[in-house]
Amino acid sequence: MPPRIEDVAAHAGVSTKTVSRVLNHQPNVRPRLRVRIEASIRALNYVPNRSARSLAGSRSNLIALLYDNPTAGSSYIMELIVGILQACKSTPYNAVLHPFDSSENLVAAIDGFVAQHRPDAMILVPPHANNVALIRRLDELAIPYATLSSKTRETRCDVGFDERGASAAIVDHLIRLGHRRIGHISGLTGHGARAWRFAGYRDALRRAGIEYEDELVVEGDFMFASGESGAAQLLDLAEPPTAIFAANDDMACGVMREAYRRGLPVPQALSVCGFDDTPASLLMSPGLTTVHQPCRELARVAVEQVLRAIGDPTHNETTRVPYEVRVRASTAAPGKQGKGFDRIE
Amino acid sequence: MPPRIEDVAAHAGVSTKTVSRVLNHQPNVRPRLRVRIEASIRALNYVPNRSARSLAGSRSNLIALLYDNPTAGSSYIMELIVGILQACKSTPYNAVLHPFDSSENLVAAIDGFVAQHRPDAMILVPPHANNVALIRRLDELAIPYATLSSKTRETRCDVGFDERGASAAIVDHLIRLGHRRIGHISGLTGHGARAWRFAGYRDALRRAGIEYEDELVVEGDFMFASGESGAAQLLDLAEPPTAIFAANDDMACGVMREAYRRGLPVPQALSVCGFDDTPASLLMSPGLTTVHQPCRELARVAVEQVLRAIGDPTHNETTRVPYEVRVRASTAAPGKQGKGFDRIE
DNA sequence: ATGAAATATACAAGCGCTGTCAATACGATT
DNA sequence: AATCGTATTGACAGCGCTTGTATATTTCAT
Repeated sequence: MPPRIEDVAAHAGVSTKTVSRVLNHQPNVRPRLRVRIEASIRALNYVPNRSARSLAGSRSNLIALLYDNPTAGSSYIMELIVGILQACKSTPYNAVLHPFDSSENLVAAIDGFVAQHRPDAMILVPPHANNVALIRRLDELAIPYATLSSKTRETRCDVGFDERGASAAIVDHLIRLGHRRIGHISGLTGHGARAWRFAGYRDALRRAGIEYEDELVVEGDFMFASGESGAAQLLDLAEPPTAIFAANDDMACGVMREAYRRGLPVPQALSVCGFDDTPASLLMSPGLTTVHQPCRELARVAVEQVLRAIGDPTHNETTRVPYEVRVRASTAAPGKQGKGFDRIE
Repeated sequence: MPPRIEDVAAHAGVSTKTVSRVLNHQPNVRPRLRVRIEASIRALNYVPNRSARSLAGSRSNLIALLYDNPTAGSSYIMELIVGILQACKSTPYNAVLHPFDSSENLVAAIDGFVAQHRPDAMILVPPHANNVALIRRLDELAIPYATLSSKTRETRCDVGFDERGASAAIVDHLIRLGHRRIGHISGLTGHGARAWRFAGYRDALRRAGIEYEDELVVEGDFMFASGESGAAQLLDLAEPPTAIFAANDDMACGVMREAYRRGLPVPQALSVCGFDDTPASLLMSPGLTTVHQPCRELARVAVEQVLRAIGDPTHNETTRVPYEVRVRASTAAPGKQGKGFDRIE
């Protein structure tokens, strides 16, 4: 049986309450006593029991992560999870993961989840970060939360990065290389990312004095297959683009596949860039030029924000973390049209 | 305030004890009453409070997942997590994730973790699944566990798949295509996967009557970079291989990068295959031939096994789930040596 | 009807901790 | 040295649930 707080109290010759004060970093314990009790804690290798703690106290020391059940191996969520777990390590908090099937009624499900776990705070990932009804409910329940890259104004704490600026920056990169006809494959409707990244694309064109053309933009859904078909559509144009900017890396990989299928060497015949800097972007050949989405940093800041919000219920802040354009080998100046290679799959 | 068991009892007009019996699926409740109480539970949207439950009862309804803190975006762990969470959904159990830094003293840390969470069972992922000291400690603590792809005999429940057979199968595939000189880049020492996959490679060669050559095998560490350097080493051989089997997909991607750098088209000039079927293997161009490691299925079975072990402490079983060779476009018959394309990065 | 078994209730205790509030110690003032 | 005010410590109840004992009620077979 692991030691209980009572054992520590006996060992140190004090009351359990005093030990509890030390454990919870509460004031009114004389420094020398505190040190002595801390020594007893270490001596007995004592760790408080979470269940007892959260039952007795009003808090659970749990931060819930709400996300959409990922069908594919979504490295985005993975990175967030890793980041959140890491950030929690230096706090008394623990993370509890809650994947929601999009099919569920979120607002109803959330009540059950809260009754069961009593999380002290929540972190919401898109698309749930955009769910206004959900956010309202959390406000009602007085549960602090932070959203990640939310597109709604209803949210209290949001952490994200300047997706529009990042998008413009990577399109700028293409323009500086000399591209004038740049295709875009957009993201899934409903995500803020879709609109922001598209807006950034237009910003960059406008700044460069390049006229926007509707035919150069096709709808995608963030999945590989939509990158393939989108690229096919763009490359079939009478005057095809010399570069394609896909709104995420998976679709950019789809573009590369379509180029490969057609025997168009990347980047000689077609420059390709993505967005997110998923692990795959590094594994591709050529390496994919993309925007590094700082997932772990986002997670870290999100934890920091909800911690602050737990302490101060009025806390309300929008945080932006820095992004970075990662130029790799999938983009180059246009017109270096090589001889290509055999059409193969 | 969420409803308590008392509220449910009042609503159904029974005692709390009876409600408790229903919640815990205990006998001695007449079917009709049980139905009525279940109706009340739904009506009030009642969910028992985990903390109270685990404090009062002897169990926590928690299954802990112990894994190594992934540095890169390890899709393996991600898939396991998703699988475990999914499997838990249909049970009263919840998963708690515990990434260990390999630097920590596992056996000491585990005591603290157990004191804190009181998990009812654990699932161990390599390399921790191979940690005999850890396994012994769990046996002492009488905590049921299942290991994933463990290489030690000390473990009680292990779930994995026939890695040696799978490895042989994919090398067979290369041999059937006509390859005779097949390179291998091995995995990281310490993982069972390294030895099994290497053994499978040798099995396939032996069965085909191809003599094993030391120079065709180079050490890798499961990382992209070691795939690149391993491929470089193999391709610099006086008589280079016509196909390379890397012990995992990341390294296979490294091989493709090196081939790309040298202007060797895959699969025309070099066939490449990997192992694991990570998301990236599908995104590559050409798509990577690989062995599908059934992560979610492994996770599902692991949960099933620990659940059984919770019920029966003597439970002791080794389970194997089926794998599948996924032939994609990175492998072809040798000698179709195309003209290649320009040496580019 | 009658008794035995199966069901249900009431009540108390307790899981390990924290909150409240009362008790004590301390230090500074007179 | 007595007094007061504050800083520190402790006693005890109770968080929401499960478990156990003792008792009451129902059901079914005879």
